[in-house]
Amino acid sequence: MPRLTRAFFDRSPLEVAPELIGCHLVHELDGVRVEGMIVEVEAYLGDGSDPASHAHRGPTPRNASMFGPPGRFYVYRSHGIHACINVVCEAAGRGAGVLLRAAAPRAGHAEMTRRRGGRDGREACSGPGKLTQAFGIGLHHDGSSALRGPLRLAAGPGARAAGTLMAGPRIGISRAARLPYRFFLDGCPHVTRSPLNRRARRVPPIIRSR
DNA sequence: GCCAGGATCGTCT
DNA sequence: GACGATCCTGGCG
Repeated sequence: MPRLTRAFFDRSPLEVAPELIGCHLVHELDGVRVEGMIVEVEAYLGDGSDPASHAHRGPTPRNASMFGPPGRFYVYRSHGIHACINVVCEAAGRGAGVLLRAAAPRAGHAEMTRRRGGRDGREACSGPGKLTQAFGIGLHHDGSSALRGPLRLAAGPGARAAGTLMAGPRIGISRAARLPYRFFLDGCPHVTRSPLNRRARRVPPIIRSR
């Protein structure tokens, strides 16, 4: 089970993303705590090497947080309607991150359902826009720390304990669309339902030595 | 300046 | 499976 320090995020998003599966996202707002286990993420590479990334063409006012220090949130507006949330990875200036796509509710179900207009269960936060809505995340969280504060990431059971980790193509992008940079738990009802799920492969456990 | 299009969602057929 | 909502970003002239 990983410790979520700044050093944890100061690595390639391809290392960070699979380890974020099984971690928790927490938001305490107005005395109400909502918490969920992350079940689906997407990695976006830095250094201009990923044409699907918002940071691909370098820093702009919108994506400035992506080029900040690791372990902070990058929140942006999608399609004029939704907010989506990333965690910045690698050293400042790299422009790498991990998009949080879906979570399984663990606490504050009633508050999530209320924010989601009555939708609950698998519809609570099974998509990046749904997740930010259920958690009460807005553009004002852009640039805030993911390590501490009312909105933060916390250790959880980890991907291996939570289920079978899969890797497949990212959703909703047109460039670099075949790269298997999306990670999710196999068969989890809270994961985005997409035909692309069929093209995902099991991620073998990594044997670590020291 | 202008305008095409987007890391989406919900509804309708 | 298709499409409209909705609005901001950034590429281009």
